[in-house]
Amino acid sequence: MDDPTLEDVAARAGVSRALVSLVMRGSSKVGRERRESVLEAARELGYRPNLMARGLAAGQIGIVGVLLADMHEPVNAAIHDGLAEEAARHDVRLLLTTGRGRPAMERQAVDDLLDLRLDGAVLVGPRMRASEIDRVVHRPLVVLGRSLRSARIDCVTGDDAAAAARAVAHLAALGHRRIACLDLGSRPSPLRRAYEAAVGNPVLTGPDALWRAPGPSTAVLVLGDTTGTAALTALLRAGCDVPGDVSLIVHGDPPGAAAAQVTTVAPPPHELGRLAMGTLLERVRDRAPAKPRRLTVPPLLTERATTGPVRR
Amino acid sequence: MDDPTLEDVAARAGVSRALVSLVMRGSSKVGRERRESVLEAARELGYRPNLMARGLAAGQIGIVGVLLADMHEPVNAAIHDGLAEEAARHDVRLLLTTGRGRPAMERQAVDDLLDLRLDGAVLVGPRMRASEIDRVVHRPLVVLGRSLRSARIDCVTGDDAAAAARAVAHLAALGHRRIACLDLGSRPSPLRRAYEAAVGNPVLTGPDALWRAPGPSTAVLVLGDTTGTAALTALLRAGCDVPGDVSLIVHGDPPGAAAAQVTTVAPPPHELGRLAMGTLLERVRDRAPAKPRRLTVPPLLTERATTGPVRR
DNA sequence: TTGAAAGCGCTAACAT
DNA sequence: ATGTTAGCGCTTTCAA
Repeated sequence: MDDPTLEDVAARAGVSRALVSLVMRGSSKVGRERRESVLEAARELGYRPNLMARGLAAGQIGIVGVLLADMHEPVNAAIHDGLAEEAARHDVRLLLTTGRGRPAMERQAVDDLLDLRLDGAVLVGPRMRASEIDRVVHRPLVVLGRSLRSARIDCVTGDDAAAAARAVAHLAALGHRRIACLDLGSRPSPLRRAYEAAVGNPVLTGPDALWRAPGPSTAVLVLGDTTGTAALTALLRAGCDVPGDVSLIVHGDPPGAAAAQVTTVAPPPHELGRLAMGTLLERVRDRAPAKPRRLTVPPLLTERATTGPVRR
Repeated sequence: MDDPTLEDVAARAGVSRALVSLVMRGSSKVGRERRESVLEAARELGYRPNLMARGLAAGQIGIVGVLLADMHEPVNAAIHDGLAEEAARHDVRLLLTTGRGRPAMERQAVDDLLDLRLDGAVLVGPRMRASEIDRVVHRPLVVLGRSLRSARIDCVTGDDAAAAARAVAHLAALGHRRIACLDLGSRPSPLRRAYEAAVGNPVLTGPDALWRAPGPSTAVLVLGDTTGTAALTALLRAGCDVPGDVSLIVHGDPPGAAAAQVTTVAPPPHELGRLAMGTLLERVRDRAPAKPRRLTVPPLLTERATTGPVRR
């Protein structure tokens, strides 16, 4: 409310406001002695610069926004780590909003980021309509986890086809020929189509998909972070020996997967984040409106305890 | 960069800046006709209000900050839902930062929130030193998930003792007398102490704690969201019948728990969030510096498929 | 090196 | 009901 201002600091240190401004931003053209006394005064008053005022005056604020479409998706935490790490390397701060899984709120959240006039934004897994994303013209924007055909927005995604191929190849190398693929998610997705193509037969869906797998299957591929490891629990409960009777690979890499020793395949989320933020910050610095990039990150297969050779 | 400003809209609509300002904030004292033409002009130009400028001029911005100590903690997503829901009811927006589990980054993140001069902030599970939190004087602040002895900061927490008692009572009612309690987390915590008191013997810790449980135990209590359901997997793998041989209750309620049908006990995170945001917004509105509140939310036991009567 | 002055885009009395 | 006038706290020329 009545926080001390630059002017208060200037008064206390007996200098002009401009000088204090220079000191606060670490300028090198201020005498050592004066600098000390300004910093001293600032500390005594508990002064903290007002970022709204600074941003308004300077036109840049050193903060980029991140929209997380859904915080419940565990992979987003790992993606955020990548984003944050790269941002920190460039001394840029992050501010997040979320769409809570609903396109309407998401739109709202993106508007907030834009209205704040942050330096740019990364949209992580946006579900809103492509045309609404494209409407953002004035600020640098990168979309992560979804491939947009846009004239000016960069996209960073995992490589679904490569992931599916990698998983199938891994199982094939272990001797598996009959592979069932399950999607516990609700709607068709590019990912589902990629797996469908790699496996060669239709993906099974719905809550009981696990039990509808054709009898002779010796391996199961499950799509979907959140419920992926639950498939292991279900198999074990049913008395299956994993990987003796059946091998299991989950697409996606939830935190629980490591603890439960589930073999997974997924784009490394940390890398996705770093790449997206790197791209964004490049755009923020040299604001040349180069042609949009479509970057792709190769999948990573983490072999743990749910895959093994097919039983003869 | 060169987004249209209030002035551009005013020029295009042929009115004064003040009138446009009124219209943008939905004032009722503008003629129907003029309002229409202003909105029309704004739409044509793609005008969006600059929140920095608005906040600077108005002294309030309609946004509160949320610090999430660690986004990887799945419960935080649920807490955030509660926060967001209550904020939406009051037409207030949320902006998040995270500490990524490190006190130093956390401190930084809180400073960012403060420097932005948001209307207030909720700290979710902060790990930073109490004295550093207490240093925040000028803005309304609520701490969630940690109990602070502060002269002016509100705290909202779950009731650890009640949760432990509830879990033990539930098992006792099923006939369990020998109950082992495991904490897969690294450090002692108030929660661990609460369970220790309720169970009556020391909590077992470390990665292999599960196998060090005294032989005659018929029930296991596991503390810790992330690894809680992994305990079920481990038991099943070892050939245990759950709940036939041993019953399991996890403290905390990760997303996977429902899918894996694990019985859990925990403070309802959604409620924690709603309560914290409600308290904060009260402080923001009537800025009377009332004495700090210490609010507590009772635990919720969700009975699923891992608890059953003791085998005779 | 330091200071004075003019904004940044908006709100909030105040006048009309 | 509508326009005028000061700021909000800071950065940034431009002089000194």
